[in-house]
Amino acid sequence: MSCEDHSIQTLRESGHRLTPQRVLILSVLRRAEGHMTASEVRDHVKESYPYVDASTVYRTLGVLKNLRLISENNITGGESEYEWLHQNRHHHLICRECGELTRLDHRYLASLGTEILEDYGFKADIDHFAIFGLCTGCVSELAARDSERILTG
Amino acid sequence: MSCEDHSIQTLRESGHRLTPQRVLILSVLRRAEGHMTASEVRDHVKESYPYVDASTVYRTLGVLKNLRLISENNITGGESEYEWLHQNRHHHLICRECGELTRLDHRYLASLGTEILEDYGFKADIDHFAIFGLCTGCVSELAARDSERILTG
DNA sequence: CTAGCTGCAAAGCGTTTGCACGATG
DNA sequence: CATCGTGCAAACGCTTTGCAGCTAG
Repeated sequence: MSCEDHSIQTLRESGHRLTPQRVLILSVLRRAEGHMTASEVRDHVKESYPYVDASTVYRTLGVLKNLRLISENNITGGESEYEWLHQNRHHHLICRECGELTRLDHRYLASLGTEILEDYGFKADIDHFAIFGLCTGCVSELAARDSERILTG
Repeated sequence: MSCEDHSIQTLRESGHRLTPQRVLILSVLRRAEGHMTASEVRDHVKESYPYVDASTVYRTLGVLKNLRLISENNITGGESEYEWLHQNRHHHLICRECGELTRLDHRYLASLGTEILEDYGFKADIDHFAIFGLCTGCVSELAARDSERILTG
């Protein structure tokens, strides 16, 4: 059974109907590597199905999110980003200075979920974390800028 | 030196001016336990300073965030939430079913930051994580609902 | 003094909602 | 054929921006 079949089955079993729009949105997200915003999803779907409405995209993304077939995260405060939940989960390190995005293997967070479950009985969704910070380049750049400021100021 | 003094000093040193609005917004966030939305901040500030504008609040929150005196997170996709960055850091477990909020001690994530720094040279901001999932109550409730569905359906 | 900050008002933008039509199972 | 999903359009709500006047340093 392919991943796509799995999603379709999940959709069906949960009592949702299978519409062309939903299938397309599913496959767009599946083929995508990494995140997509709602409008990006919409643009891709439009290529093969020109009359999809933004509201349909949002409604579908909501359904898929509730079924935990995709993840949503809103890191910028602007557009939310959606991503297919793969088998080989991973997370992201995002540099808040230059925006560089580094993939972080799931093993860094694997134990966290079980610890929290044991101690709090809380079943954490460790599907896709976005961890902010400073990348190597920006750390040294900022350090250089600071020492310059002290010398000249 | 009190925490408040520290913030004011940081503000000054970074070349920002000290206006009554900024001082008030700072102290509101400092006294608050936990998160506040921008409009909540505004309401509190208005009590002692009735003519603050929302735009001023947003601009100030932006400044404080850049100086890393407060954290911003947008978990709902709706209003962003802002929080004073304490010394004793902590994180939150948020139930995606009932919204229950549990405080998670920083030690669960303390090692993560150093691991990432060692392996990637990435200086992660492990200031305030929001971890979603299901609380104990909702886990069992959902399990009950599922078995019912299988029996009746 | 003068760069930076504020209030005001209006626009911006992602997202949601009401409704009638259409499609799915 | 009953229900659920869709497109359309309009509304919504948080946030941002342009601008003229004010103020901290």
